[in-house]
Amino acid sequence: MDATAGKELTAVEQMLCKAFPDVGPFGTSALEKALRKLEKFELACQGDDWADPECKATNTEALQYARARAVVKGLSWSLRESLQARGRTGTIERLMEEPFLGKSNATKIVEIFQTGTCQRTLARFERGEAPLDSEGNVRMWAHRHEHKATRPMTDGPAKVELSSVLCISAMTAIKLVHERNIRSIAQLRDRPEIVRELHGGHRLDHSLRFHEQLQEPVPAEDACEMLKTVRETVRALRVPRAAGWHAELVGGGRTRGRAGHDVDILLWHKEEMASFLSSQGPVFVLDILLGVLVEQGRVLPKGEAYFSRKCVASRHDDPRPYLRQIHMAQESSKGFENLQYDHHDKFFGIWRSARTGKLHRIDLVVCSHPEELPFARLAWTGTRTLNRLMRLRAIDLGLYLGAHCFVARGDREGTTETKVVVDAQAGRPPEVITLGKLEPLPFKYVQSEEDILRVLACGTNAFAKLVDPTNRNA
DNA sequence: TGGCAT
DNA sequence: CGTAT
DNA sequence: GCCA
Repeated sequence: MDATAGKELTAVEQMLCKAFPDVGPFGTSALEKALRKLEKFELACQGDDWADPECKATNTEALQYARARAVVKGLSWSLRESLQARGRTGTIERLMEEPFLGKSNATKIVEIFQTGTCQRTLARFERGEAPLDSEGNVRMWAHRHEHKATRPMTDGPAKVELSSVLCISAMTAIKLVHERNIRSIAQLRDRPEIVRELHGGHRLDHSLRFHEQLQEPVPAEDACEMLKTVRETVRALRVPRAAGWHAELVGGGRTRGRAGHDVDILLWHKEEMASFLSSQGPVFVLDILLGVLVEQGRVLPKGEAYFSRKCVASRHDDPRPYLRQIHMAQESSKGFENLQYDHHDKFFGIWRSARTGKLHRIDLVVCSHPEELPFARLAWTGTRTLNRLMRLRAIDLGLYLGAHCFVARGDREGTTETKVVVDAQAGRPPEVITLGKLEPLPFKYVQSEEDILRVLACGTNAFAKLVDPTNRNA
């Protein structure tokens, strides 16, 4: 008996009740790939929200494709069998009963499943043409009403290719295509004066030079070696209770059980924060770790390759900076971009395999406070789409869910109080916590990813399939 | 009809 | 300026 | 484009 019994589930709830295995049992991988391509074309042509500081509009088309792909991954029935038994129309109707699929998406899914492509979108994108909307009109421009329509939907393949280069954002790729007539990485490599104009310096030169290597999947042997080396190195550092540091795979390495083109590693400690105070001010475990890894030749130094480190210097003055940030974001529309990142210390850089000498992207995240571990794990395990769904669910419950904690939004009509059902399982009295505006949910109620999922399910186990990270490939 | 993750 | 799930 |  769950708390939502009797009520219709929202689309987000229906999604979170599903399991999203990497490879499903119903032969949908080609369909999933096509939906992913469509999402990438939309992101490359329109720009992702964060790629454009001027505009915080949602790329709704990309969002539609991401959700459609997640629904397909989570399907508990066979499209092929349904098409045989009920035909095209019957299958479209059945798809429309799934969350987030209306007529447009359901029809598109069936077309792609049957023909391998979609004539009005994917086939046109792949030819470099602008797609057609559901009425058959050419979608020549990204529709962002609040700004001039300066982004043509043409040249998708060129934009996808150029923006796949580390240090080249979607916006830069769009400019390269339309202002400099660059249509491929090969063409960009032939124009050093244009590369120089991009102001990416040696980092861009390096990522252009090693682009192919950086795109290759990281072999399992190397991913294991990266994790092992990071773990052993951090445990040997001269920092407080060094032996208590842990390193684990997050990201695709955790949801798929194998690395993609990068390896994401989360570092955490049961008692220690990500930094400690010395007489000279805060010292970051990540900095000391990077110093050793660079010296050992495993991590490429910042003078040589892409190297991005973000540490929260104010942690010891303001232990919970995100509370202030959430407050700022609520009060003014500015300060919003500060929310796009969490406040765990992190490193985005390049690893050199000791075995093969090949280069691979690596992300290191150091959990900032011990009790935030389940939130850091959940967020950095993802996927991106699942994070968005879980955070949408949190919004429905009046909560903010980030990579640190739950915080009551307190922005509902009438009251600033938020009631959180932390436990409502059979045979027990339900446990309800009342929070004031911007008050975090105490960590004692959320000590694991399972606890977070239970809070999202109003104290029930309705979302328990997602406890297993291999079911999180939404 | 506003909102779409942080 | 570009970067993450 | 889909949902509440």
